[in-house]
Amino acid sequence: MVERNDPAPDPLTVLLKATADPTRRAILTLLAQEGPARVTDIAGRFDTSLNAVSKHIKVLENAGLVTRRTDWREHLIEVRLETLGEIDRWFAGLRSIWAQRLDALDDALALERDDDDDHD
Amino acid sequence: MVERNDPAPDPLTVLLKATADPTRRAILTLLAQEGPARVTDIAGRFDTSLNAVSKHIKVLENAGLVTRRTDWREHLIEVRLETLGEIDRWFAGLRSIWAQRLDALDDALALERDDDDDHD
DNA sequence: GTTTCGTTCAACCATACGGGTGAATAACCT
DNA sequence: AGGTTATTCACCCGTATGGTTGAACGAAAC
Repeated sequence: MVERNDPAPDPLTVLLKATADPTRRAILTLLAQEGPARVTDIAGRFDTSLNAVSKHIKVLENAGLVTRRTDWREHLIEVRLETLGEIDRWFAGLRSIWAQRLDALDDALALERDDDDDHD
Repeated sequence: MVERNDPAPDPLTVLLKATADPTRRAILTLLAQEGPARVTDIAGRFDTSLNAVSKHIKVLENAGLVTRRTDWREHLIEVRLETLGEIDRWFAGLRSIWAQRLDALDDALALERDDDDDHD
């Protein structure tokens, strides 16, 4: 009874995991530099097998970082950098939470200082 | 000939892998919200074991996302959001590469148009 | 001096991941 | 028809990862 029905990894995790691999990042860079390319052409630029690259591209596709335009057997892979915005947004949220806390701390300190000034 | 002498994982990969786990992101959020905390306190907020949280924190520490101030047995863990800037910078680089390519494309098209105008 | 506390270390387990090889698919080109 | 081309699919393999439990450490408190 394994009961692990977790086929719902949040998109942010999928995205970050996709970018966490050096080869995949290199693929993204290549696509950004040279525009849409076929799977085989991409694979030709790396020392890994075509098969491995195909799998990497599927991961990137699943994360929304690339799209595929299939002109029959030629699959044109295109980068979609907008997707990275999701990560940016998470960072921004985290930083805002952090800033809020610091502001609250500042307020608390200011209040203490006022108190001090008051009855000193 | 696997030639695996040294993993030498680049810092960006370490960083992205560290943020790619939901529990670790939750830990970062918690620290941003409530400030530095002890390992045990952090673990108390999750349904995983203290041990697992300890390991997560080590991963975050190794990535430079948190620092540890050990006051003997109490390890105060503090978030360091500046480290995320490294990821931001990689994104920016990628986007700039992308933009450059589009500019080059634009130029090429403009040149073609000029050519057309010229000898028409 | 024994207990308590906060944390890590050491095994161990199951699953995920990255990579490799070989077969399958499906249209185009002789 | 037979071969080439572009890509995925189906396995197999080694290692990494996240989790668990239990022991160890070392000072502080009793």
